[in-house]
Amino acid sequence: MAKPHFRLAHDYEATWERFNLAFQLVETALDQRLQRESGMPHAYYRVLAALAESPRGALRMGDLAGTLHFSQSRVAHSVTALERKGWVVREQCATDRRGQIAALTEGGRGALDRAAKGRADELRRLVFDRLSPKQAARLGSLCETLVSGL
Amino acid sequence: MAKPHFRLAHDYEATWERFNLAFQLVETALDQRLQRESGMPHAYYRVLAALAESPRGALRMGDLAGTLHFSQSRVAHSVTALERKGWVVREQCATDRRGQIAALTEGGRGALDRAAKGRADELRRLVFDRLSPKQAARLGSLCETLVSGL
DNA sequence: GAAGATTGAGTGGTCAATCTTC
DNA sequence: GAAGATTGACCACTCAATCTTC
Repeated sequence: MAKPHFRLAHDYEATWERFNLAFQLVETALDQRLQRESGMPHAYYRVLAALAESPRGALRMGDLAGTLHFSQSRVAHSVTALERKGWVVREQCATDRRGQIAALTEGGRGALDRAAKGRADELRRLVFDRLSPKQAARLGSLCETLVSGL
Repeated sequence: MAKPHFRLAHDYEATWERFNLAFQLVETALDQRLQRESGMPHAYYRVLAALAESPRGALRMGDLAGTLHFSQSRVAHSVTALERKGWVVREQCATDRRGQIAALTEGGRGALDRAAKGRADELRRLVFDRLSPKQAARLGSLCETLVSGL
């Protein structure tokens, strides 16, 4: 006789609940701090950071979407907003006329640098100061398991 | 000489990145499935579930906010939307005339029950089928550590 | 026709201001 | 004045439709 499986086991439910809450607490704190100090949500910080970490400080829209796991339209909207702030510019792709490239500006690099400390502070305060290095590693490895195979 | 601490250690950055991604993947899947099958986002499912788990199928706005860790205004907006769907009704609180109570309707209970299976399926598929019971427990305990002390 | 990207409408959320009752 | 709750403006994201180039 198979179990009904309409609901999750109670402790699994609690586990997901905690996961949800933990993420939400940190993400909310990051959003508030970055919004207050730098006028950007955490998602936009990640866009700037992704560009900064790429060789030319520039990425094609699709690649940006891929590395951040954003939808194409989300990237398009984000870049539009960041362009309005003067932190990013769109450029034509040389090899494919369909392609658009988002490039970090000087101002964008500055904004990213100014935002970085507050973000790191929050992450330490809410996550990595509360976990031993071993626990942090374990958390990373568990999430890696969940993510691997996308 | 103290370390600069403007950025996070590289492996901590990667850990948070994975945590973020893992959560986002699951939450997106839950949202899509619930939206498609039941016309509600996962956040609204949680509201209905919180009401259903309470003694009378009803909670004061503030308590609802507390258990879900939502802001007051988020609760107000959510309940308005759920009321429009006919899944919840507002009632006056008897003991405090400032108080408002959100009460689950019959229709709301039905919607919750119909949504529950798809949600449980997704959570199993993306989380609990990919983790051993021991791993799931470890994840829960790590998140508990992050959450405790709010 | 498929791939890269944008657009606009609709929705869920935040924040600050407000209203009422304690 | 503080607490409970709502409101409205604004913002980020989703989804479906569209446009252009491969």
